[in-house]
Amino acid sequence: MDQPQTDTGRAEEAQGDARDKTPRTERGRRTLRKLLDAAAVEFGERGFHEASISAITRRAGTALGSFYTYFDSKEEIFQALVRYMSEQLRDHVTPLVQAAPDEISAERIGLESYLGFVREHKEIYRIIDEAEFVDYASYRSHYETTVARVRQRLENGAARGEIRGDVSEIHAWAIGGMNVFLGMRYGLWDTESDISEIAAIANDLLANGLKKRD
Amino acid sequence: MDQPQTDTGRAEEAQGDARDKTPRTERGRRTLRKLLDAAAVEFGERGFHEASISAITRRAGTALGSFYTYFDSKEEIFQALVRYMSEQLRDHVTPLVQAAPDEISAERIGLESYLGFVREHKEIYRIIDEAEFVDYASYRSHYETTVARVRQRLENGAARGEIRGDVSEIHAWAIGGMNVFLGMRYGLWDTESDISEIAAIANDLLANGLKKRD
Amino acid sequence: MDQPQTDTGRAEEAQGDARDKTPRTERGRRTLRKLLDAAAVEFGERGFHEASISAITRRAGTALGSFYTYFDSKEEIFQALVRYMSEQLRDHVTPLVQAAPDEISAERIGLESYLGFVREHKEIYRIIDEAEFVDYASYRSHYETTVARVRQRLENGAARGEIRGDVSEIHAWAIGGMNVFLGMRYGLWDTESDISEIAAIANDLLANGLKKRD
Amino acid sequence: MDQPQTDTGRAEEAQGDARDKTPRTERGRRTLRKLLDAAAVEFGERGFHEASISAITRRAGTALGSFYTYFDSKEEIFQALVRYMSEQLRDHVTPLVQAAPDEISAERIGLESYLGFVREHKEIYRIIDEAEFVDYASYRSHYETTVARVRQRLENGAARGEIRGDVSEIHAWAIGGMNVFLGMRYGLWDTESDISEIAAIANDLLANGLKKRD
DNA sequence: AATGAATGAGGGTTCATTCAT
DNA sequence: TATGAATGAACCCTCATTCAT
Repeated sequence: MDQPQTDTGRAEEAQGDARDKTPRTERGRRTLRKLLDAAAVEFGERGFHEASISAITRRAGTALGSFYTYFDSKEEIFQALVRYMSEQLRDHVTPLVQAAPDEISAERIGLESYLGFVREHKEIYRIIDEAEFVDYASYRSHYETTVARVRQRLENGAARGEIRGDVSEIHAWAIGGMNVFLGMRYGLWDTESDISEIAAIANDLLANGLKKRD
Repeated sequence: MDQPQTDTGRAEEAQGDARDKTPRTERGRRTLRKLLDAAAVEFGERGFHEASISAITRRAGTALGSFYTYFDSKEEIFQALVRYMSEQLRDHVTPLVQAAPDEISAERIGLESYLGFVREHKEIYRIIDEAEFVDYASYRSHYETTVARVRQRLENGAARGEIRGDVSEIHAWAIGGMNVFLGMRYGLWDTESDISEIAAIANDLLANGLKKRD
Repeated sequence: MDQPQTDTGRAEEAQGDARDKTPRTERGRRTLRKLLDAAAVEFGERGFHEASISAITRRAGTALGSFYTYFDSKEEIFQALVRYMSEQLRDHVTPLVQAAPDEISAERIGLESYLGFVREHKEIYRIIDEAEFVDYASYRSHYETTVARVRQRLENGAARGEIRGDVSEIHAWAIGGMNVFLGMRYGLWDTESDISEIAAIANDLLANGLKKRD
Repeated sequence: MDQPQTDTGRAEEAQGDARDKTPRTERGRRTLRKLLDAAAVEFGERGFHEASISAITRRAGTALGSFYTYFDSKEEIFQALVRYMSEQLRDHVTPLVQAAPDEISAERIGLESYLGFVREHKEIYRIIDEAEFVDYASYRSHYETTVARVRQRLENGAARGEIRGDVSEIHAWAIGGMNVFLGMRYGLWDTESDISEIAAIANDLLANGLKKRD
């Protein structure tokens, strides 16, 4: 119980059959893409355990066996998907955040674009979250990477004198959690409220919390 | 992060087979208790889907069939457990929080006792979290109740002039998320750091964020 | 390639799920017996790899799942069967052999009863032989035990002065092989020839080969 | 244990798809050879049922599809291999046996060279033996041919007055079985003992058993 | 001839749930 | 109430074989 589910991290380890599953032909690449797309929908709709590989291939329009040309197991495609989606999420948010004039604004923009992304891609939120119980390593890695970015921004802001100087990893995790929970509440559950307003209010809390001391 | 739901009747209660499963004899009550204890360990260690009824009864030292004397399904015992643990968490945190001199302190104490509780009872954290994928109603209810308590404290604080007056549900969710994430990071993952210090730092962020405006 | 298929010996090792599969009720004992009988027929007719567990349970008149109440895998029931049949074979031959007046006669009677047994129970011959490719440990153990008995008889005969004194393990294996091959040729393939005559001829060869030297 | 079958046409030859799979080019011949070599290793190491076509082609360094340019099925290549190996065994033993001064010596030399061959080529022993459960016709043919050679030598010896005159097929099978078992025991399992000595001891048993009667 | 992706029947195995005692 | 055997739907995965290039 020290680190729950550490055993699900086994997927990274040496695989008995380490044949290269990268497609070599154009047709192969198309099939792989179809499988990943279908899996995203299936996992998003039914969750990892309710999802079946045959449903994935049915959606993808391929034979059942073709799945195993590209993946060794349901876990493996799930893992691939988690990592891919983690990247998609960051690719959506990063450029917007980088255009921000200062780090506090960056946090506001980050939260706002995150909320929008969750609303548009509920299946991505769900898949990443379910990784906690399927592929713990990817789950943890996703949040550690996310929080590391927050922390970097905080340190930049401190260095530039925009915010207080004593920011730490604890602040970064606090902010990360805030964002994720607001994503759940106002991205998944309540899809009516005004996203900008929510981001503005939360950011105001943050701005005061991080303001330079006198 | 305290005082989870009271057992206000919720929508999904209706059971197809409504026979009363409350034990009538002392022996029955003992069996039920053994099953719940065993299930907590089994679900905590292996997760809902890896856990099996037969493993639970094996741990409990009862026959497989006895399980169905008290529960209709694996989902049902899991649900019972989630609610029970939600209460346990509340029972641990509530009295400490209520003794706080002001609401900001209450938040600090709440976070600190939550972090401690997670460290002591990782299986409870895990079971409640996994409810997101097994018993969504209980999961949502747990966090809505938790956040409602936070919000109540914020409003009390505002009414008493301890903090700014424009606090809203958004603030409450932001704070709830902060607590949960810090629980994961410093309760589950890193079990070495000083809990008081973490709670103090996070609370300082909050105190500044919620300070009365001039 | 030193000892082919040593890995099939793994069945003896600690099993992850070491629950006791011995039936506790009379009904359970009946089911187990039905499964073993059905498996003997199925393996004997179709061989290990062609045999299917569902065919075994169909023959036994039980549900598919009941198979797994008593065995963990197809290999396991096969192993149980090999050992059981190895015993049956010995139980058939041993009493006859023990009644022989001298060791040379014992060998003749042993061969003759072996040939008869193979004719009556071709499936037993087949299952034991196929163990070479399914459960090597049992296969080897079967023949080592068989040959050990031959050797014991040879040594008894030598001690009593019935045969030459320099008999060794090599003689025992030679005789064992002789018997097995005659079993295949005149037990399995040609089921018309006179068994006593065959045993007499082979025994005469042996008697001369083992005669005391002058 | 020598001179297995010449390729006299046997009953099960008929192939549904009688297209000629003999390679026409030099490149084709090389591929065919690589496949056979790879199959010998794969079948020898893993056995027929554990072996997979894709593992064979992987070992051979060819594409999976290329297999079917030369063979119609897994059974077919196995059959080809059994016959080829049966010939290899014969080619190893025959010249040595033919140089023997008399038939009893021939048997000794045959056994000794057989034991040596098994030690060197365990995979060949295994593949021929497994044919009992994969390609029964080849298996039976192998041993019938082998025993026929033994019988021929016995009759030659009897005609020349080297051994007793009443030798029969039964004697030939007895001797064949003796050789095969000694091959298993001292060729496969125990690879330390002195082969010449074993052959000498077994041959002495035989020589006495077959000695002319007074 | 060679390549490697595609196919899908087939079978082993799990385990929540029911049932007879 | 307790027991433990019985049930069978569900699903993952393998891999021999075919096919398109």
